[in-house]
This record gives sequence, C-alpha cells and structure tokens, in this order.
Amino acid sequence: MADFSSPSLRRAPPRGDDRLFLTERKLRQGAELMFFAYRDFTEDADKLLTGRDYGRAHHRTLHFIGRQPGISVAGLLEILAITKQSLARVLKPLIADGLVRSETGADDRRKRLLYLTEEGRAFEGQLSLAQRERLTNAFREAGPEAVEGFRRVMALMIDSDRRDDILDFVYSNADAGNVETKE
Amino acid sequence: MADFSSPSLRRAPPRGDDRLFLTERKLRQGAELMFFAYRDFTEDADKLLTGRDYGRAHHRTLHFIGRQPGISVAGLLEILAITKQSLARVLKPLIADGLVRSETGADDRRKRLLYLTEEGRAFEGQLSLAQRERLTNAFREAGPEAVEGFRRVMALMIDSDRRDDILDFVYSNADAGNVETKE
DNA sequence: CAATTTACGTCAGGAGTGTTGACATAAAAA
DNA sequence: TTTTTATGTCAACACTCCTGACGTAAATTG
Repeated sequence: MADFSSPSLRRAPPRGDDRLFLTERKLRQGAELMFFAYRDFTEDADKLLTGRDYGRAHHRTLHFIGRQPGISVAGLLEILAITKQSLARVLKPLIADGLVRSETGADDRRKRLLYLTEEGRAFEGQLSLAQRERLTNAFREAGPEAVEGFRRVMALMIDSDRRDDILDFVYSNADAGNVETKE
Repeated sequence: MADFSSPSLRRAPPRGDDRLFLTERKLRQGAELMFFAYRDFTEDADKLLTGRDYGRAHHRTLHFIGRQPGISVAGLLEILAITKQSLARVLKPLIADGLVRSETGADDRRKRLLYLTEEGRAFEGQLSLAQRERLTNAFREAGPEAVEGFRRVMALMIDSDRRDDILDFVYSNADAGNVETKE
C-alpha cells in the first residue's frame, strides 16, 4: 500500500497519481499473470489425463502419494483440502486400476496407508515430467534471482495461518525419490 | 535436464548427486508452490461467489469485460480460451441479472459488445478487492525485486507461442479504470 | 445478387471436481 | 463397555468445460 500520509506523495500530484496508478496496475497484472500462468502450467499434464477417465484431481493424488509414500487417507485429505467423498471418487479408481496400493496400518489397523505401485509411479512420472519441463525452462530463462523472487511471492500468497505448515511440507525431503517404501 | 554424461557429475558422486537432487527438488517445490499458492489465491473471491449461483468462470468473465469494456464475445472467448457454449452459460445469467450489458456493434452489427453495468462493476470490484489485498500483502512483504522475479517466472510459464500476445494484453493499459465507455 | 463466411445463440449429452448430509464398520481409546 | 477415530459409501446437487449439431443474422465475396 502506498503511504498517503507521506509528504512527498502529497505535494507532488502527478508523481503521486502516477505511483498509485502503477500500483493498481501491477496488482491487476499480477492477478492476470496468476491466471494465465497457472492455466498453461496445468495444461501439459491435463492433456495426458484426458481420455483416461482421469483428471487433475487424480494427478494431485498421485503426486502427493508419491511424495509421501505410506501417507494415510487423513493425511492426504489435509493436504488436498477436499472432502473424503471427493477423494474417494478419485482414489477408488486409482486403486482399482492398480496405480495405488492401499495397505492396512501396522500399528493402527484403522489407517489405510497409500503407496504408488510400479505402474502408478510410472504414470506419475509422466505427468510430473510435463510440468517439470515447463518449470525447468522458465526457471532457467528467468535466472536464479528471479526464481528466488518467485518462491518468495508464491509462499506469501498462501494463507498466513497455514503457511508455515505448507512450507514445512513443501521444503521437507520426505520421500522425494518416490521409492515404494514397503516395509 | 541434468546432463548425466557430464564428467563432473560422474566423478564426484556426493557433490553431483547433491546438485541433481537439489534441482529435482526445486522443480517439485516450484510445482507444489504453484498448487498451494493458486488455491489460496482464488479462495477469497470464491467465497464471495458461493451462494450466488456464480462461480470462478463468472468472476473471470466480469474481470475481462471490466478490463476491456466493449470487448466482443469472440474477444472474450480468445482470452478465456473456452468454448462459446461454456461462455454462454456464464454470460447469459450475468446479463439476465443486470451485471453485464450486451450491445449490438455499431460498425459490425453481428458483434455483441459487452460492458459491465453499474452493478456489475460494483460486484467485480468486490471480487478483485479480495485478490488485490492478498497480492498487495504478498508483494509488499516480498519486496520489489522478488515481485520482478515473480513476474518473470510467471511470464515464462505461459505457452511460448502465445506468450507475447498474452503479455501484450496483460501489460496494456486498455481500460484499467473500468469506466463504462459507452459511446 | 447469390453463395459463402463470420459472429453469435442454443439444445443435448457427457466428464470431472467439489460439496453437504446421512449412514455404516472396524479398531483404538477412554 | 462406551465413545471416538479412521475410513468407506450412497445420494443429490452445483459449477465448469467439452463435443456435436443446428439455426440466424449480417458481412463479405465472386
């Protein structure tokens, strides 16, 4: 926000007006960039999904299971922030199609621990490859400093009350190798 | 993509592995940031929409009509990149509810020129205010350099073949004041 | 001027995602 | 033993997007 109480802004109408105008514009531009960039960002994976009876929700589910093998249904629900009914509609076919394996928890037999199967890992790899290529190109062309700025702004876009939790998750190692940690 | 044939990566396992790991990680982190940030970015406006029989598509439609008063249906379709059937379902209620006004083109009477009504502008203002506040906070806390990096990365995320057109649009002035330029 | 193209509207059907409400079961916890 | 927790599931509804098909008015073209 511009500081309207600033004397320099008050006594210089054209300069002040211009600054305010630029600020408003930049915010609108930022919002539009979010829209256009996100639309194309998801485009590649979406194409791989269509025709398979799968959608973006299936991709996200595969991604987060691959990210944290052995994650429980509740854990997945918390990250995705959807209802269990919504998750069930996505998870059921993934299990039926052999992309995800559900296992009864060892210590807590109520829990269902989720893992990608060999086939699931392969498909998830295909999906993320598309996005990774786009990100790679963007990051490389933009340069390290721009990427750092991107990360900062994106992090600050997240709801402040859950930001720390989300960032802890994003920047945690977990199981980045997507290894099916069975036992 | 990492070059696995690179000698430096081959003869320095820990260092090379680490570099590759960090790169892969950063890409995954970037993808997750896109997901989490976009989800929360749209959250505020979504809340204002629910219960009104309106959705995100209505918001986008209002936004781009407000951005370019007098835009034709075809112009809107090109920006939104959806089918005319999809747009019709959104546009019809907006017109019926008096948020958007459709006018026959003066020079080309086949065209329908779209404008926000007083009420439409008010509602669009409410919607964009929510997003603007989130962006304002993020931009202010991140700092100007980070914002510049954000803009660069986001721009590079857009499909390269339409990137220039999109950026021309985003960074054009058009009618940023949302004035209903009737005549 | 007749034929074609353009801009738009619309009916019909289908897929995917997300929601709320309600009910059921097995297992852990109190 | 009672309650709570983790999960599954049936049903219904809202929003968004798509493809295919048909229709109309107006501009353009030969």
